Amino acid sequence: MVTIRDVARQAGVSPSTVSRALTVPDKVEQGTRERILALADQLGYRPNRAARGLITGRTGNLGLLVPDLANPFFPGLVKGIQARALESDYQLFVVDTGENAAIEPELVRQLAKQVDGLLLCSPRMRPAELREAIDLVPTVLVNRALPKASSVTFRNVDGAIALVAHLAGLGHRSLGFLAGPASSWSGAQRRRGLRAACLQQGLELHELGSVAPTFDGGQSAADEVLSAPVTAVIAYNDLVAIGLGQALAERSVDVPGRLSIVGFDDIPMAGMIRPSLTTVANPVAEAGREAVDLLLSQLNDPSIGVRQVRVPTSLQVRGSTGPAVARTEDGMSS
Amino acid sequence: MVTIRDVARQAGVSPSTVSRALTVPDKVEQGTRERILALADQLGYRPNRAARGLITGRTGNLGLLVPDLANPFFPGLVKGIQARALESDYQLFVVDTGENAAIEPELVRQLAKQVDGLLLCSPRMRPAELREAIDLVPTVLVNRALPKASSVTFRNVDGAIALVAHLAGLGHRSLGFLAGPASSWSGAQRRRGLRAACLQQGLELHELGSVAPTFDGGQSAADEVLSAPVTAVIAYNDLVAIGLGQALAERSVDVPGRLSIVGFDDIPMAGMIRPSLTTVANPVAEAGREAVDLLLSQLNDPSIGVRQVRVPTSLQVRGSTGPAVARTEDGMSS
DNA sequence: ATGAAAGCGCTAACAA
DNA sequence: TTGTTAGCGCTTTCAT
Repeated sequence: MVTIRDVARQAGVSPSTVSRALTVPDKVEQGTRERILALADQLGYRPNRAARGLITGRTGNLGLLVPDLANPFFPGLVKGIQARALESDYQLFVVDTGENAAIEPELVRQLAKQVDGLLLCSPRMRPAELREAIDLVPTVLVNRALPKASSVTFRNVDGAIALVAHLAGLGHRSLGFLAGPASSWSGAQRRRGLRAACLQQGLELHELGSVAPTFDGGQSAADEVLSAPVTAVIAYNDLVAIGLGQALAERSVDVPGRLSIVGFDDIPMAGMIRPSLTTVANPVAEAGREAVDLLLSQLNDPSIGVRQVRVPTSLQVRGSTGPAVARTEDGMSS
Repeated sequence: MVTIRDVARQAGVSPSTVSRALTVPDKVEQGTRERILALADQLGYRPNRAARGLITGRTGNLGLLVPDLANPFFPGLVKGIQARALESDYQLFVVDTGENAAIEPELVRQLAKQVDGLLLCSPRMRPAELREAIDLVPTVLVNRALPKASSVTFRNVDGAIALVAHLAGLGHRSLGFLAGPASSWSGAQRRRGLRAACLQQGLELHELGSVAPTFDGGQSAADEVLSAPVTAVIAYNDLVAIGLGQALAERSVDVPGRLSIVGFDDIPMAGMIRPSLTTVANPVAEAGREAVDLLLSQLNDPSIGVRQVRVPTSLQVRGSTGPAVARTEDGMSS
């Protein structure tokens, strides 16, 4: 292992000068600096970040907590975060909590010591716990908000409104909301939006579920959905929507003829299946980058304070044969 | 921040004793030890791993390189790895290379300094580069093998053989292999297995592609596949298979009537679509755990040496209406 | 069984 | 502009 002293000796300068050449180049004479840098490169010198961190108090690491990487909603988010972090020369600790809210606080505590900042994606823990976590280390919440905490969230309410407007336009008068986990913050947001929109547009909204936010969760709701007096179902997310669609197909229920299904998230699979799924698209990669930017700017200038970024969503209308297709009086189809 | 000195002072002992109580408990008198441990816990003391690493030379971190988290093959693998790493009190740096083979060596070099060991999942870099990477830091390859390097791989050849046997049993006589990227190690393995099996069973094998290992890649191959004299196509992986199936459906091609499609990997989506996909299942989570175990055992006992673990695959036959269904003379269906 | 002292690799005062 | 010194938090000889 080549240390700063090796470089210093060979360059005929003191370790401090090497250190300066690397971290504050302007404080070193050009000639010296160039010599040092060239030598460091040639020797394959890499600063020991742990040692550096010991004295600067900065680790150069960020932590990322995510409920479930196998949930297609998250990889895009993680990729955005990861890419931006790397650009800024931060390494990323990733922890998959396995949707286990109970262990989140402990995992945060473990991570906190080794990172400069934390990104909590869709954390499931309770507000009080979340607050504690945030006080431990600079944190940005993603897909969840909390008073006086920095966050990047999606405009779920707007998305819900757009969805209802779309369904209303297709002639639907009675909608179902197939809810996900009660602890889901975004789920609550979506419900709020749906309620408001239905009220305003004079539509009925029936609450169904709740189910697990998975394909299986959606499948398991088939009977409940079928027995509800609705012509369209808004699922908690795309995975649930797809699971439900699948279960209905197995029962030979005509989708969207008898029942329309729409979702949230616009996971890649939504465009791969047939019929493809109308859904509210969350720009996850963008949100991820945004979150890192926010976190880093807070690290560089702690006086910035709390900031809550809300990323716009967009309605993704798919497939003229897709689930969201018309059930108007005259049988027209979008 | 509470340090080891704080604990020591309050416990009325020296920092060394606290250190010992934490790392080599047997070397501290029981009473003292219990007092120290209780106090440390009460004060919320957490050892600074960077400081510890500075002297022990161990960071307590592992690094994980993965080509693309959005590829459904990988999340399961990462989850398995992550879970096992955490169990053993290792934190995990995750780097998504974005399928960019060119940057892999540099990313490895960056990671190498900060980890005790590295897990390279499906690395795309060339063997020579891979060799260099391995010499930098203890490494376990996953889904790729290299002479004299530890690895955990899937029995792709066996999988390919099982697939061919299955298709032959359904009456197929001429198969197509829709190849993925030429740089893919597992792709080469699969091709090898297919060739051998077809030769042995007296089937024709037509090589098609290659295409990107994605849904789009599969879609783009529709015309080429249709013009080939085959009744079944074995896709590079499930994503390609699904993309192809989708494109054929849009052309109103009867799948599996006119053409059967099968894949590799058994990604979750394979069981979610209709018709569902017959495929070779790779137990990714298990492989991930296996890889971590292997890496850690090598870290703990460097004399162990290279070990190449080969995880068995299993044929996942799906859906009597699925792609892999019979094209026998009498029209029977499995 | 415990403490004192040294030092891991690095940076940040302080001198020069 | 550069070198010297001290010390980040921890572990590990070496004494006791």
